[in-house]
Amino acid sequence: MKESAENYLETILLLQRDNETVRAIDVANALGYSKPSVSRAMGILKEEGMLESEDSNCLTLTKEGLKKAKALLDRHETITTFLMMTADVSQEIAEQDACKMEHFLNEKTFKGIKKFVKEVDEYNQ
Amino acid sequence: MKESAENYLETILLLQRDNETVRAIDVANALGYSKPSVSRAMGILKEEGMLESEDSNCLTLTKEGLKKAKALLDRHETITTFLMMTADVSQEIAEQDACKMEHFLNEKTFKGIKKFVKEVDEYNQ
DNA sequence: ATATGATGTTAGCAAAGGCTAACAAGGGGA
DNA sequence: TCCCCTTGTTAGCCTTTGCTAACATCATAT
Repeated sequence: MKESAENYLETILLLQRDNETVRAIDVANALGYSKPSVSRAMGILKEEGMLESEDSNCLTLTKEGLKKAKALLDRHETITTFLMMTADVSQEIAEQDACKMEHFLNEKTFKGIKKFVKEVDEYNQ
Repeated sequence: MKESAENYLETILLLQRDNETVRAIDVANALGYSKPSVSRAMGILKEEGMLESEDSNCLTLTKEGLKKAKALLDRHETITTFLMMTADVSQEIAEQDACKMEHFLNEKTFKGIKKFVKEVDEYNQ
């Protein structure tokens, strides 16, 4: 799965949490992209079996899409926390960097980061 | 400067350290790219004032190119060490991830990482 | 009933950055 | 001398992923 597709997927999950319905235009507004860019991306996510839209314009993640999106969001949040902890940067900066890292970081590196964060959290309790 | 251009620059510096001359073909072999890809990239680096080739095929970094390449290598090495320290991954995996991170990581994040590495090193002495 | 605004889609452009095919140029061996 | 190997370059293709222009739909307000 391509990096941009992963970002769209993650955005849909985030929108789904705060709204009962998610439309392409909401994704476009959230990401600051044009409608055609989102329209094409949604088509690709549907082809990949990550997304459905029963009626006309309401986007729903498939089981697989939801699983993937949750994994990405977990990566995003873990990496953000990790960067704030170690590099002592603001959440905003940490999120920007995490948003790139989450797409390519080796699974072993991610697991190591997750363990690191967990241990520091436990130590601080 | 684009990410790929940065990678080419860094590769040239690494080759320059171990060889008295660096040619386009050496860069192609080091990166596993085709000759035309390297040829175009070298043209761009020359346009950007990062690279010169006096005679015919011997590549030399300009003052600015050298400065940039050294900064990238510093990022590369610092991030690699950082990932090995925190995520406890092999040098090979750390390098792969660092090679991507070095191109977009916020300057503040990088400085924070550098400070973190320095402090852990000092503590371990 | 019609016009307007919001939403979605289609067509096609652009930049980045990989690739192959094909050609140019120089150096060394037969 | 001539041919071949290495190296470099040019032309042009492909994918990814953004964009605008333009059109289709539909709902709502007048």
